[in-house]
Amino acid sequence: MRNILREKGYKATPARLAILEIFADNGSPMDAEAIHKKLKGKKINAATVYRTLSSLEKGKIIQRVDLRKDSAYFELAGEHHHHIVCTKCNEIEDFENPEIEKAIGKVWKRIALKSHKFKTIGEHSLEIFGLCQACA
Amino acid sequence: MRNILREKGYKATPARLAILEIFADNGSPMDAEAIHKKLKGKKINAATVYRTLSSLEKGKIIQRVDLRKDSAYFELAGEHHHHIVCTKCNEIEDFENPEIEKAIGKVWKRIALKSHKFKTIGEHSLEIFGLCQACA
DNA sequence: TTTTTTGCAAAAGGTTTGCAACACG
DNA sequence: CGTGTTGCAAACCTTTTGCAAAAAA
Repeated sequence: MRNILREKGYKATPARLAILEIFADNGSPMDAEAIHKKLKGKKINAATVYRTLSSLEKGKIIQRVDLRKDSAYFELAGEHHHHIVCTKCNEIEDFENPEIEKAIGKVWKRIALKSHKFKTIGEHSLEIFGLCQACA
Repeated sequence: MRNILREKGYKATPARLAILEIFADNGSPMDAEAIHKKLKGKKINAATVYRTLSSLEKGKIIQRVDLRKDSAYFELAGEHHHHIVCTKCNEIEDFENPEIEKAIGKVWKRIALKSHKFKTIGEHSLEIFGLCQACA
């Protein structure tokens, strides 16, 4: 944990360690509020949470995900997978599917070449929206 | 235009017609601010823009898209396609690719069945992030 | 000690809401 | 005319920022 931070040149502070720990424990994406709640008892300021998320994102330790929500959600970076999101409550489930990845990988270059506006293309995100057991 | 609104039980007001017109003219997704700017001269209040977007979304005339932005972006509903988004500026390009659709369609049911948390799954969204000519 | 990082409070977006006036059907 | 819609202003929510105090390396 400390190493991850040190490698990127970040100081290993209690706030950062605690937030990284929360990400490691909790599989699905979280927003600042959710993280702040899980930090209760550790009296860490909300501004610190936002600043930490911002730093960790810049350092590519966490990444932002797109969930049609009004706040920004993050998850640990690296693991490539996608999400099923409940459009009613906040339930999120991860999924991965090699066939889809393969298909995207296959047409990758073609999409880039075909584009008149874009020069380089990088990561992609895929979300499926639905209703969870409780909300259906 | 009027028909679309009437069909869904909405009154055809100048604000709604103007906003729908903007969506029809403009291919790529827009947020409330962009729309409000394009309405300049028609003195339509920002609150009305937000309320209209919200109504039209509920009526499935427009749909929200996920672009890792801090404001909510919308586009006309129905046309199924995806987006390439510049991570620096706000440039957005639409793209569609039958192969990817086919791959997603193929594993659709499997994903739904495999999920323990979800009951029904619906639309999906796919975004590719990159840098446009100007920002690269 | 030097440089980051944090807390606090204030401010800055983006979006929503109450209410009275207004307009579509 | 009645109900849905708008304008306006205030409120709200999420996120950012300035600055001085605190802590990591």
